[in-house]
Amino acid sequence: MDQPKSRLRRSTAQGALTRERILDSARALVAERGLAGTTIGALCEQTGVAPTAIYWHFGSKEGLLAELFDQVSKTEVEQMEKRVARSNDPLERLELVLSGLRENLDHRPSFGQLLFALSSEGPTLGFEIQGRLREGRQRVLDRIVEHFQVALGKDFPDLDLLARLILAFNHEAALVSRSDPSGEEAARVLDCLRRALVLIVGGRVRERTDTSSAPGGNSS
Amino acid sequence: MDQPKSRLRRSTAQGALTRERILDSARALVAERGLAGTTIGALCEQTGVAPTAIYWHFGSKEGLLAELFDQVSKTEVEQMEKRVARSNDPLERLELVLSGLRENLDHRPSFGQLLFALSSEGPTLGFEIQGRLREGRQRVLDRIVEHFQVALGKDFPDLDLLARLILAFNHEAALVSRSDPSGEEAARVLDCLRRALVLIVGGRVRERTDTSSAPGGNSS
Amino acid sequence: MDQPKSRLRRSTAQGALTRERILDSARALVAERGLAGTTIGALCEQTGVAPTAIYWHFGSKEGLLAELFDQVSKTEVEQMEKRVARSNDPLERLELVLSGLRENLDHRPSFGQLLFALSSEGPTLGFEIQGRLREGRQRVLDRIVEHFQVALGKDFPDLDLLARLILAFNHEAALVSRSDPSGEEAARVLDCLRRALVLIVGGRVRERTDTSSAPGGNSS
Amino acid sequence: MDQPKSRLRRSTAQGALTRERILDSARALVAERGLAGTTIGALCEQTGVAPTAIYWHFGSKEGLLAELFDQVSKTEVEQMEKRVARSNDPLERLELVLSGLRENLDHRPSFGQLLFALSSEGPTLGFEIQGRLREGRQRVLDRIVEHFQVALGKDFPDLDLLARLILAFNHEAALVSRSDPSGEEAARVLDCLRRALVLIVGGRVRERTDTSSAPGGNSS
DNA sequence: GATGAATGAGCTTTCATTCAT
DNA sequence: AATGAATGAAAGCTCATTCAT
Repeated sequence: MDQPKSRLRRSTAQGALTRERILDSARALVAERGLAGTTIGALCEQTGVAPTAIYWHFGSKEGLLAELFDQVSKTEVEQMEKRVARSNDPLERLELVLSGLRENLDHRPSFGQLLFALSSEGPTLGFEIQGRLREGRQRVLDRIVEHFQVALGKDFPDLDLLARLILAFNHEAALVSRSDPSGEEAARVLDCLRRALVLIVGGRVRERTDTSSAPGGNSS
Repeated sequence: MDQPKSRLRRSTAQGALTRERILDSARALVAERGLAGTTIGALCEQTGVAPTAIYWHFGSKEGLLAELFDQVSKTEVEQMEKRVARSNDPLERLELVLSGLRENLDHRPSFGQLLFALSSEGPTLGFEIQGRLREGRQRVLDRIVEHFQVALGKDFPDLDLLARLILAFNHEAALVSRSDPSGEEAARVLDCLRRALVLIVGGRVRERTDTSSAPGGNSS
Repeated sequence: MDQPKSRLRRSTAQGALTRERILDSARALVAERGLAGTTIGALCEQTGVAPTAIYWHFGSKEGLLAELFDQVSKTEVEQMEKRVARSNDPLERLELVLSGLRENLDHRPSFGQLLFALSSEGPTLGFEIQGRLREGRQRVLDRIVEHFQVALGKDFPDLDLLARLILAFNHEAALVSRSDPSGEEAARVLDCLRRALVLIVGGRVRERTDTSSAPGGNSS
Repeated sequence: MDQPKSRLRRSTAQGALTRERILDSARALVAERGLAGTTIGALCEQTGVAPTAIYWHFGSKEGLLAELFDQVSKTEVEQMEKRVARSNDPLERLELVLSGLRENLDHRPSFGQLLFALSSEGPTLGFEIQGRLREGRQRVLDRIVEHFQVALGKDFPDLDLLARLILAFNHEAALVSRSDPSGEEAARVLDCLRRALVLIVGGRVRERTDTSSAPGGNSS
């Protein structure tokens, strides 16, 4: 059912493959060089297709970027959701989110790098795509907050701050990974994010658990 | 004394003035549109000089950017130094740093915006300028740490984290100000930085002052 | 009788239909935007068929245009013939030709618009089609002269001039209708043609009828 | 005074020369191939300059065309004015206008060819240039009418028709000269214009002069 | 100390066309 | 009878840069 039955399907299957190859190259290039650096020509060199093939599939450079962003942001959210669902413990969930971010960074191009490129160079883009971008970004922020609400309780204070912290450090990691493609510096940045989160959330959790039940609060 | 004696003098004086005008325009443009958006043509439009004038003064676009970065980072560090020297109290100094950052953001183009542009688009630049950039960045990080050391004590934990936090949020503020030039969203971001710092440093300071009671506040 | 017997029949019938749809769209587009403006892509948008369908039917863009010109010029000449046959009176026939031209212009795309597009942009086309074009044009000119000969007598002077006048004003009408698609300006141009013809022919006819008195008006 | 005094002028003088060379090539190309056929690349081939030189001088292809139209329409009106001023006799003036049109056609690209190209392909151009085009065209029409008013009297009937006749035949001449660059066919078209004008104006003048003074009305 | 003129590389995009199915 | 996928050529244009003055 899923595999192509007739000859007719072969060409379309091949087309979908090319499409995917273009998107993959675009993902890598955007992460590496940013939006402006991701030229149609560079894409063609990497994929081996003619410029017009890209236009056949995506209509325009913006169309390609929009598609890329949609695709990536969707899979990103889904993956994070699955990952978080593995545990029910608040602090464990937090760790899962953090290790997810790091893992994401490992098989780059990470979602953070993409988001960073689109956010920083977004203003050079057209009107429509900017709207989509803003939406996507807000969705991501909302999800982060939601996860924390589930993990730490609905009335946990400064959840917006935590979300912003994550976003900012993710962007920072993407930024430094531009000049250090090895990812070492980016890993250090993400480690700082972890420590900052632990410091902030840890303190709060200790305070809250002091009153409600038995605390696991031993000084580091 | 004020009036030029010879034609030669006047032209040099006028030359320095043009130079300054170009740098000023560049600063504004880089903050607003980034490195790629700061085209020689746009610079000429704003300053009213011919493209060749820019090349006479700076040799190349990279030369201009390097000069810009050096100039800005120097004055920035100096200003911050003066500002911090106004007080000797640790927490007051922290507040001074924070209000300095915010003020900096108010009369944009801020140092943060510049640093952001240069950091994120640096990799598209030549080899030499990247080195200078890295150096400059490290210098900034070091200074922040120094300030905190003076303010909070040499063995205050996680000072590197604080510096990274400041840098990351400054970058984030610059990033969001691209798509929201009013600066409102950027202000919100910086406010988050303040809250995060207070949460982290506040907790620590409380811990420390609980045991050591009197802070090291002796007048210089 | 009306329903297709076999699949083969249906597809051929359907094919002819598609062919006609493409030609119709082409006619409208050529009149509106000219030959260069009539892109295969635009044609596909209007008809809903794939580009390759056009190539299947006509081989190339030129093939399509040639076919279009042949089709249109044939029906045009036929229609004009029928129209003129309605009367035997010379001046009435002249009026019939004129009103025919105007009516033609009303349900655009008119023959004149097509002829104009093909004539003005013909030189950009291939060798073969240019010959066909020239032939077709000459045929049209000859027919006009024939009609006038029948209407005004074989030795009526300046018949070539009248034909050229008609052609020129038809082209002019097509030209102005490009920048004024409402057709108002084109109508004004055609009105000028009418007046010019009346002035020229009218004077002559008066002269001639003065001497020969009775016109050759016998019913067929 | 008119020749360059200093070295400084040389480069600008050379620039003006290049500018003129580009305009000349453009004039020829537009007449020969139309607006769309006048590509920047073709212009560069003919003039030997790089594409950017054209952009330096005219800003855009449209800018070049606008300049071309302005330049040509100005010199055209001036020349016609001088030519008509040579005589005071109405019919002689008419002949001067006609011979002027023909001469114009001889050292092509003629004004008529340019006007034709711009009129027929104008709609593909930008908004601003279309307005300028309309103005220029109206100016030409007004001038023709003016000349006729001076030549034939203010209340001579159907002057608008005469102007339209001239315009239409000029366009027609331009049109046919596309597929017959030798200009023979175009000359024939212009000859028709002459005959048509004589027929129309001649008849009227005879009528009018019959009542006022001695006619020169001998049958051709 | 600065201008006018010009260049070359590269960008996004469009068009007619073709191959495989 | 027609589609999906892809191509090559060329278009208009921008950018950083340079040469002559």
